[in-house]
Amino acid sequence: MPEGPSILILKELVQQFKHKTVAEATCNNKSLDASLLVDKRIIDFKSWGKHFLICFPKFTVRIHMMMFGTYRINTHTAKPPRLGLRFTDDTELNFYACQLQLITEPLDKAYDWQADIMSDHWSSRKAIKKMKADPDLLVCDALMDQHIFSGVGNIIKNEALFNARIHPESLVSALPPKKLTEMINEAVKYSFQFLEQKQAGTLKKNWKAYHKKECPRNHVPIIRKDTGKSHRTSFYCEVCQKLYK
DNA sequence: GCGGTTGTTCCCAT
DNA sequence: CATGGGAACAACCG
Repeated sequence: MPEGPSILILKELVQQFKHKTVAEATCNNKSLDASLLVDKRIIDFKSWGKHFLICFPKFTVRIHMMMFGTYRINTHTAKPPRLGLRFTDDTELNFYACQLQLITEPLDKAYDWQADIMSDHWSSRKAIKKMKADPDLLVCDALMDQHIFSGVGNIIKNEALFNARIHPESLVSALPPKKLTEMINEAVKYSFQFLEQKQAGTLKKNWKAYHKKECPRNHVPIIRKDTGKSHRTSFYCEVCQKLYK
């Protein structure tokens, strides 16, 4: 479910609930007092990377799908939802296996919109500045850092590095400036391709490195390795992805 | 039944 | 105190 593009799809699908008033709200754990939402009107839906935001006049509900989060629109599953919303016109919106958080401060204070890779406010310059602050930073960790590349997940990381021909264990500080820019551009580009391919139902079939057996460029085996401080699996080609160190 | 996973946070040992 | 490992959580697939 997660990674930024999937959250944009969710945002699109729930537009029908914008401006609707919550008639009934339930939460199946203690993370949120659902009664706060009753009789409140949804004024907007926003997102920041993997965060999905339901905006009410005086507060925002943050939903993070983590690995396994799901949702149902105008239907529900047998299990009670983590967050269930029923509206005054009897439509419903349900979220499962997600993390909830109430945000009461202004959103502009809570979020750096320039860090959201799929936002109109995305700033490559700022990302470069953040990365250069750590001389030991590996590219695989940089791309997974939500403060730098909010919305990038393990799929986008691996596909972007493959497309940019950069080995995941390369040092950010060892990349020539042009190469660093290329990496960022590939991450942005693939994020939007991810969105289109997911909507078309062709996401998996277009993967070039992620969970692949061999490199589509030269047919040597794709390496699968636990990489970086983030210890997330990288899939890469040792032959065509250069190690900068 | 088990292992793996599009993610993150927290606890504890070092 | 910074770092890192492991656990915890959660759901589905093969």
